[in-house]
Amino acid sequence: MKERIRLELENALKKSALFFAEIPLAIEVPQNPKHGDYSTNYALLAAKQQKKNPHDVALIIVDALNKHSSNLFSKIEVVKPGFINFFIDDRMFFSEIALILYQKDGYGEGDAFLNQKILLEFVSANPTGPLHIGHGRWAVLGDNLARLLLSQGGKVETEFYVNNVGKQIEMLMASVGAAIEGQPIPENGYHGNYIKELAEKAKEEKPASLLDFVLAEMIGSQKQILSLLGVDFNRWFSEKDLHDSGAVKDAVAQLEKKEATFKEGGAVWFKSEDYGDDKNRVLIREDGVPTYFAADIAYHLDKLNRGYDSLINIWGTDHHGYVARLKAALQALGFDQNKLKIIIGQLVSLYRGEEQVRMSKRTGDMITLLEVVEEIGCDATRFFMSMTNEHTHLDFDLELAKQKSDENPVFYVQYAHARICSILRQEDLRRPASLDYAAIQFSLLSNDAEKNLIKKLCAFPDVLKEAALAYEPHRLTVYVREVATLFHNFYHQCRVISDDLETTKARLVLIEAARIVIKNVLKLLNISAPERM
RNA sequence: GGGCCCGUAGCUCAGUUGGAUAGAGCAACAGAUUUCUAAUCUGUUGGCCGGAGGUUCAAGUCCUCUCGGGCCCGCCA
Repeated sequence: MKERIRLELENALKKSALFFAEIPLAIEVPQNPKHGDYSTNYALLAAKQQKKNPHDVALIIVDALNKHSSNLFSKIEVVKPGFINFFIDDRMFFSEIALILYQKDGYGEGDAFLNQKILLEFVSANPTGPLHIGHGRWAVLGDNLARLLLSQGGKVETEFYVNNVGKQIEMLMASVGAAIEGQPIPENGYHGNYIKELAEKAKEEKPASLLDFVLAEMIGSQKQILSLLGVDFNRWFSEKDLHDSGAVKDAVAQLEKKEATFKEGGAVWFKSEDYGDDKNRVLIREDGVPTYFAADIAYHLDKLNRGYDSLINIWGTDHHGYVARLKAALQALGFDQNKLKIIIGQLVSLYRGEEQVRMSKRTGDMITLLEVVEEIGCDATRFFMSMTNEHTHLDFDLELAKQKSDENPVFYVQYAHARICSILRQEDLRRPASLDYAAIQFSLLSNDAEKNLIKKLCAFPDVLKEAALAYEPHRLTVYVREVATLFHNFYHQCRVISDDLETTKARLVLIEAARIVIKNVLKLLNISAPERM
């Protein structure tokens, strides 16, 4: 809808010589419905640049719009400082509702990322302990984002980078080894119960390679938990492979070739300071072993060589200091760092009532992601994790989520869907699928509850596109709650099935449209849309 | 000491990329069902948007300072 307004507006601006490419042409949905269905502040911005009176500029624009107007608007007005408010002709909304029923599952899709090859890497937790709730948050974010970009025509792949090499793996093996021998676990080792369980299992199965066995177990359980959360990766990428294939050494060699390295204290360093980092970083340690950083450069080189248009990484806040050095390395190697977008996800603080639950991997008494999902369910966990943006620390109260599960917002949305399905079941003969949309008297949908719902539904493609461009899936959650609210409101004010056949038909079409939109959003969030509750 | 993120109702969070009168859920209180699902709806109470300056037609949103909270600053990953 915004796009249609933008086109008309652009056309009018060009005709009145007021089109300036450098001024953003923003179409917004005003908070106050009195300010129209949509509005723009363009005249205010243009007036400033042209040093003219904004109100006058707005009048000129509106005049041009009226001269060349299609049937999109029922009214256009200029207000106070210089806003232009658009009132959309009801028929435009009605045809959009018909479009929803026509496009069904595909309604809302756009082309903001058409044919872009995108690699999304997220979670990538060390295989040294169970996943915690923070991982769950980032997993849900990444998974939602993948589907969101897909809905905009992107060719998206998801990947989990497995850090199966390094000192933390040695420590893991030392811990399991000690547990098998019945020895105390090393002080710096991993002390969780899962170590003992792994040791028991290893004793029973007597694997040929303990290392392979332990890693397979750890990674397997991570996969299982993520799958329970509805998150399945396209690829699990092994760090070890990069070492084995020589890709890590090759990456270092490439940096050396660019003269971006130096030797000091027996180690090979990357001159990251020259590329905007605040320190130089070690690539090859004194003992000749490459650092994690070196491997990560190789990993990102590998990604880039696979031909993606853009790489998106979701990292925990504890890795934020790592962004500068990785971008520095890619820059030194001549890659455009803008291809790499790193989203930093903040942590989740878990509470049980007043008491905060720590999430250390090293202690035995932590709450794992698995426990949270088992306690409150996949749908509720996903919904909670999808409600907020990733910049904020999230305080998540398990007791509350569990106790109040009946009043959980996810049920509110699902209930709206189930309610619609229930009505539709009663009216099999007059199901929207068998209706002739052209014959529907949409003008019968004339009260505020109906109009508000219609307008909200029609905003879906815009919401979806904007959420994708901002990489903010949580906007969908905010939106679908609004749809559910407006539907429930409509339900109480308007009876769908009545003796008035024409009104019944029109309302059936409306609720079917609402059902489709709710279902499409829930699908993007990978949350179930039950037909009965 | 330096860096990143955050601070909005009693609690948990939105806030359309700088727009018009700051929103929702929960909690509290008062109501609504002979009617398609009451897991619902309506209303009331609740705000110096941490604080102070600044930028401009316009600031919760941008800049500076400041207070408070989280995370990070390894030849660990």
